[in-house]
Amino acid sequence: MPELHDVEGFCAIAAKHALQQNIQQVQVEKERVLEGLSAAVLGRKLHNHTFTDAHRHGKLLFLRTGREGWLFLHFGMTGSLEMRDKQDAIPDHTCIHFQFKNGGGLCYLSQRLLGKVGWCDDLDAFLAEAEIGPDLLADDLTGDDFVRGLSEKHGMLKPALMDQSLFAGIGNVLSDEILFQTRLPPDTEIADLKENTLRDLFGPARRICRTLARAHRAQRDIPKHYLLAHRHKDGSCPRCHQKLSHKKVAGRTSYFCSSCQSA
DNA sequence: CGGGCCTCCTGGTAGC
DNA sequence: TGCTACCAGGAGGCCC
Repeated sequence: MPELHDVEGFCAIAAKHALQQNIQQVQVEKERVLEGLSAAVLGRKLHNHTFTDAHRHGKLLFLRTGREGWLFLHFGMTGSLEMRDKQDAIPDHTCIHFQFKNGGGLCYLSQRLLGKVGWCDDLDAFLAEAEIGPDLLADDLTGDDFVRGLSEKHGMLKPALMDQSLFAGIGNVLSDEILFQTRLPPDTEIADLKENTLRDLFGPARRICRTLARAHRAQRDIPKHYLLAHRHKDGSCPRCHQKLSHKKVAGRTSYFCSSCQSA
């Protein structure tokens, strides 16, 4: 689930419900998801503190704690973030439960345990160390940056779009959507594209991310004319209604319309 | 260098 | 019904 737009939704949940709440207890149900610190240390860092800011960068969510640092949450393939009301039970697959003084709580879920939760003192240093590039929706990211980044890569376009060190936030689903809306086949080689074609990806890519991020933030449905709304076996192209094709590209199942997306 | 394949995990589902 | 194989929206490592 968690690509840029999904994490934007989690970020909205955290921003709306979890900020300024006194953290009474941190229950770590699955210590495996912790990276670089123990449950005890995490508990000590957060006990009696509050989250003061929620920030998304690519597929990562950062929750600031006072001036002392940031908790980072990576969701892997199946992670999510849910608020728990006072009277509610802790949901299945909860790995970490941040329990607030008011009785409610914030739950980090990861069914397949492929996500990671950890701590960093400096957000920018952390991103640099992890070699995570600028967020695709960053205000200061330009079309020139985008074209330069992609044209320095070799091979297929799809894995380049998904390369978090280039631009952060695009995963398998978003890359399929971008390719669909720009009518490029999923196995397109970067070398076969003109610079203008690369440039023409920038606007749609950002628009798609922004639209889906807004939808997730507001818990609205995704637009019906998006591939994403039809992206499954048996799904049909929302443009020409032909049955969608799928094949492995760069190791990931890619959905596309063989009629609308042709070289 | 890129691409293919495997791995970390769990669980839902298609097929027998 | 029960079993198995396979697949899933991430990402890193290894080999060719």
